[in-house]
Amino acid sequence: MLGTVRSMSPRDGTHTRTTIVSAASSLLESGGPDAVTLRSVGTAAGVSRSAPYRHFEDKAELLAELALQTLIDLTTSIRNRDPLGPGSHLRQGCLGYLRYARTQEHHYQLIFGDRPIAEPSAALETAADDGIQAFIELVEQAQTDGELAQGPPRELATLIWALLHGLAHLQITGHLREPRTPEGDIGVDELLTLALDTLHPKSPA
Amino acid sequence: MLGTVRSMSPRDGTHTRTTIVSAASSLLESGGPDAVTLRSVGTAAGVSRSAPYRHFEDKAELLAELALQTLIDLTTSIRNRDPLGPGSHLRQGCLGYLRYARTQEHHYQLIFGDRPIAEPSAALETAADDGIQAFIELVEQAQTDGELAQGPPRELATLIWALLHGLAHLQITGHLREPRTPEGDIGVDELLTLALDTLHPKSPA
DNA sequence: ACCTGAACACCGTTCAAGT
DNA sequence: ACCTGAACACCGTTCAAGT
Repeated sequence: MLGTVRSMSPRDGTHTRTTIVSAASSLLESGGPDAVTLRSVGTAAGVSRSAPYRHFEDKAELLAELALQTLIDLTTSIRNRDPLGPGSHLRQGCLGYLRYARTQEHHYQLIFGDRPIAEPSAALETAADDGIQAFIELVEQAQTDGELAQGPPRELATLIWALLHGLAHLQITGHLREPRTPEGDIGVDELLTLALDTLHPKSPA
Repeated sequence: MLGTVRSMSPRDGTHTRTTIVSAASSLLESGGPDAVTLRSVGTAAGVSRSAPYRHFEDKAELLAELALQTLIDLTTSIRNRDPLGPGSHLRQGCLGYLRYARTQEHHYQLIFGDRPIAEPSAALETAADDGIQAFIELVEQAQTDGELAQGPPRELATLIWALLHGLAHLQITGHLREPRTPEGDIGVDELLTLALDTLHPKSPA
């Protein structure tokens, strides 16, 4: 994610910080959460193991910054739909979300994992609000197109978010092994199709 | 959860094991995952800190047993509906699930948390199958009663499970703070109501 | 068979000391 | 200002030794 940076000028204060976050990001996705220790991050960033403390209060703050970037990327994956691609905007946005969670599962788990992410900073809340906003836009568009029943857009967006999160998270944590689908990847997308069909006003049952 | 056991006869081999799991359970819900160390579990169970290794391969196996019990309790909370209570069986089952997750959030997180639960033992898979079975029963009943559209029961049950898990998990991880509902507890139940109304064949919109 | 206490490797974090 | 290396407290795990 981080381009090679050659200038190591002493005045470049933010450079080391960026390098540390980038190193943590690489370690997280390649080796899982256990691989992200401050020692390994320091080594991967080319500094000592206590150098991160010059840039972050503690490990939680480093992870919070990584979570913030992840949340922004995740929101982008909702909006990045192919205008010529198959399916409605709603469907494309949902598939983008599911694909991101599936592809960057350790990053996804960082946002929604075991323990709440550090202090909910203002930046993190803003990013979360933008994420729900992306879903609201999908809902309003779908309602305009007659693809979704009427109802309060914010609450419907939250429901769709919850459904997608549930599907993605159950898959990541290995609770969705259906006996009939050996490849676990396809099952979730098919379940989404079923959900959207069921939600369709003129139910095709 | 564990009744007071007085007999400490040397031949009672399973007693110490039960005591250890019970101690871990208490520590988990009262102090969160960080409070569950083998040292604290040993102390709370009245044995040394390495005694747990006489009964479990490692910490993961201990937690797997705790997760198994939790999964069984969670499934019971789906089926334990008040026959005279308000709302349909489907609604009551869903509310029971959400309430369990809200009440025993650290146990709930143990099942669905960061890292997959140890090796998926046969007992754990059986318990998971029974959980999805409880949802299937709710779906089939709801379809019989005309409360839910027709469709493959197993897949619809999985969708409902995913929706409930998404709601419960977003709430537990603090991602569901809606500005309009100061008390976070009510919001999720209201979202469920909206979801069930939207899924209703004769949509009351 | 079951338990104990010391020991080992590892981690997050702190701090006096360097440039 | 930024970094370093040693140190501290803690954890999971192992093991020789006890009963």
